[in-house]
Amino acid sequence: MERVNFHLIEKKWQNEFAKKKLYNKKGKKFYCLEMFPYPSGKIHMGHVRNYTIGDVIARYKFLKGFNVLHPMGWDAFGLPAENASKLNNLHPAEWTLQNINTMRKQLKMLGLSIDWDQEISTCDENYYKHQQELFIDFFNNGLVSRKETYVNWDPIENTVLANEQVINGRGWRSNALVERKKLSQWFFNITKFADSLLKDLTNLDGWPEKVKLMQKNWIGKSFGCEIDFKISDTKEKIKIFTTRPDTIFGASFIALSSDHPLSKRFLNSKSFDLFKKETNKTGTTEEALANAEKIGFDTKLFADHPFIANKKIPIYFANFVLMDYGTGAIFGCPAHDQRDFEFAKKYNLEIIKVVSDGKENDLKEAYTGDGKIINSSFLNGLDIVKAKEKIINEIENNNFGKRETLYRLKDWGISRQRYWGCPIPMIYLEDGSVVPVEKSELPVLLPKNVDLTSKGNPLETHPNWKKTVHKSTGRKAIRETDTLDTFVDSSWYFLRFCSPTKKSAPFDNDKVKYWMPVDQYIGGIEHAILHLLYSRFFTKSINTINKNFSLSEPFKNLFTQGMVCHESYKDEDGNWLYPDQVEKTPSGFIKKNDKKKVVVGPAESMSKSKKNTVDPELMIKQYGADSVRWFILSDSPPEKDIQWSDAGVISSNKFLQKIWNLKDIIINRKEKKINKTTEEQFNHQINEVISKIDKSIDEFKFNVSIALFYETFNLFNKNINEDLSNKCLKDSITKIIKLMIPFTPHLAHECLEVLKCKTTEKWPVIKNNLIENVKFAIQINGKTRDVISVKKGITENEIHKMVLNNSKASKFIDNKKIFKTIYVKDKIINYIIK
RNA sequence: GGGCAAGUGGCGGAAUUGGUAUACGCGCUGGUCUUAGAAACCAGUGCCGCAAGGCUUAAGAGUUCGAGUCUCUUCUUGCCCA
Repeated sequence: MERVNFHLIEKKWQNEFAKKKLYNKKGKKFYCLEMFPYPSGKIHMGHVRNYTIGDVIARYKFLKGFNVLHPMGWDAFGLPAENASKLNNLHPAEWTLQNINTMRKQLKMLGLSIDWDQEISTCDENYYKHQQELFIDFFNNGLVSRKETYVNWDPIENTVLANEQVINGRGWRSNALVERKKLSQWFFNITKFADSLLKDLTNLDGWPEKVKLMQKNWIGKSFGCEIDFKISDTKEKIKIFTTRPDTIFGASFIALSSDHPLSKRFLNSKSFDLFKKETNKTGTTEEALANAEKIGFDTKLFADHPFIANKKIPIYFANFVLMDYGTGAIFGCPAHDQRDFEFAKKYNLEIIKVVSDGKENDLKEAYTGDGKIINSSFLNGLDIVKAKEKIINEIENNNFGKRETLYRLKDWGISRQRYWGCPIPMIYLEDGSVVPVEKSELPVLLPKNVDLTSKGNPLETHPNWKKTVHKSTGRKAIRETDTLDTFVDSSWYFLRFCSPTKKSAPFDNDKVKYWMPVDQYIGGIEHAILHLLYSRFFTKSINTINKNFSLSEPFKNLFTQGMVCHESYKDEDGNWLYPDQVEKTPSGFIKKNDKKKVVVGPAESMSKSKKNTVDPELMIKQYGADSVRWFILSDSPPEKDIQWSDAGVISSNKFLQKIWNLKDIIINRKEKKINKTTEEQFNHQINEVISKIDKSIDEFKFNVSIALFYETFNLFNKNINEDLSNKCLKDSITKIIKLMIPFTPHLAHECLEVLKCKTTEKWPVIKNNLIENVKFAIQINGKTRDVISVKKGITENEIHKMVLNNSKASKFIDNKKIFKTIYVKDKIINYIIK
């Protein structure tokens, strides 16, 4: 048998793929998009999985007659380029470009059906120019604001850190103690869309429930009300927010954020200063607040309870209240909130039960469950929902406060003190006003000569970049030196792909109208919240400011694939080892070079730090791209994690070789005399398997599709020496190999060429009305006793005769009485006997 | 602590959505070929049993003619939020 030269045919067909695109001018449009990669250096197995899944869908839809857009680009701005630049003395632009070139070459090696003419890169000025334009449009439409907020400040790096860059209170790189610092930052007003971002989730039928739920929780809509508490013996009021106004009769203290305006009164207090410093050490995540020891500062002030005459409750500052949630003030009801409970215990405050937990004894922890309201005057006896309604009405009638909806979602901070990002197109005039750069001046280009070795923001420290003039007035101005969060870059790239070379605007309205929304978006679950939420926000924002744009959601269908995992290996000294440094022996794993024992860890997501990675390019060189694609699709359902295994790729490679051989066996087969029934039966089986494969691709069950290909191969093997015509076998194998195009495009096209197939751009026709035999189960008392093959549509009577005459099941019936018969057409008959 | 998934052979996993449990692959065992190995091919492979047959989808209960699938309880694992 001739061995297939994978590399030869892959090269040959990749040249063809570059010429032929997936456009069917007459077909319905289908926009297939995978999340574009960050050009980190080389592709990894996660990319291979992501882009192979996308390629199967794109090719499948094309073969089914759709007009398919399948583009690729680069999420090319970001911090790693700056870090690499410091290490290698290579400009971020150059480093990025090199990586893009490497990764493009590697992606092409996979035989993806990408239209490379549509390629974009976010660090390209032709891309970020339009992003600056969008920013200015957003600014002019009130979607951008500038606010002072607390940020994680790294005093050594002189920069702001994202929450995930703070590890145990220290900077991830400098290891410096991170400080909370108030900075003026740019924000996208995503909270303006909080309600529509939440509401429209219900229309996203093509999204996984899991992702929708995560977004829903992230937006975190909650109902409640604001209540004014009068500071005793003054006319001042403290506005608090609560989601549990029903527990107001259990209020035993007021807690304020240390940033609350009332704190101004304590500016000269040393003890308050100490308290505030201590508070700043507590993180700002909800988790940190819940777990931190509750500390307070007693103001010695009291507030009047709005519903209990003469009741005065103490006012504290507390470390678990944040200024940027609600009003920065709460009332504490220790009996029914765990944080309040801990606080009350510590400072000996009253704990008044106002929701009955059905028990008499004192609370050991806060009771947050359901129950009837008690100890609450006119609310007594109501359940929580009714009590809320009643108390809010009462509060509004008395002008103590008002009904309020609150979101957990905060505005999106987009300022980064970084070089390698899109410059924010704003300038500061000498009179203190802040205005956008005029559109005719765009793009605001990043300077090429930049010193990345010094501390702080390179654009800030650049000798002259920030000095500019306001075009229309000629006044001196200073540029904004912050750049945009890279999540901005990826929030509209799917629109740019519709018209990637458009010069005059971010996108062509007509092209967007045609291609959008993305019909199938594919990517990792790690982007379930931020990237997808930001992209939805951009779409909604553009929708409100562009009259020619009418789209409320960008991604019609979303698929989130699982991770690629591998065992990890350590030598006896605890050093991580790459998989190719170890070998398997009957007695366990050993190190290749010194034969020493290796400790094997569980299969985990591939990561450079654990060295449990496998290089896709190496695998492609060793086994061919088709084998790698085949394996990564075969072993697990795409939405679940997959464990990479060398044995798996090897066996994929062997199977593809067998398909190659089978085609030759059929071509060279000596003609046999034909048995019509055998041939008909074979045709039915092939037709059935085609229909099953088609269905499994449609349902994203590629591992099932591949199992069906194996089954089909076994079917051919069994029938090759039967009385079938060569034409029948050849037609059948041609159909099956056509079905393989989405999975193994190189091999499939090569085989089809040898088979002289002229319709390689058409999916085989599935005949659904062929008469088929079905396997029919015969049960006695619910237990399957026999399975017989019968014609589809057989009647109960016919079955009954067959059972009594010649089925293995008949002896179980014997001469016992049949009480009842359950008959399900084409499936089962169940005899109930005694 | 709350929410959502999930638990099927030695392993990855199928199961037309309540109707043949263990498809398909890996691994393993035996055989053919080969000087030997590799490759290839053939046969076998959930458990007990010589067989007839019985048992089996984390554990237990329930609904049903019939449960991997539905309901409840318990246990375990994963993810998200805290």
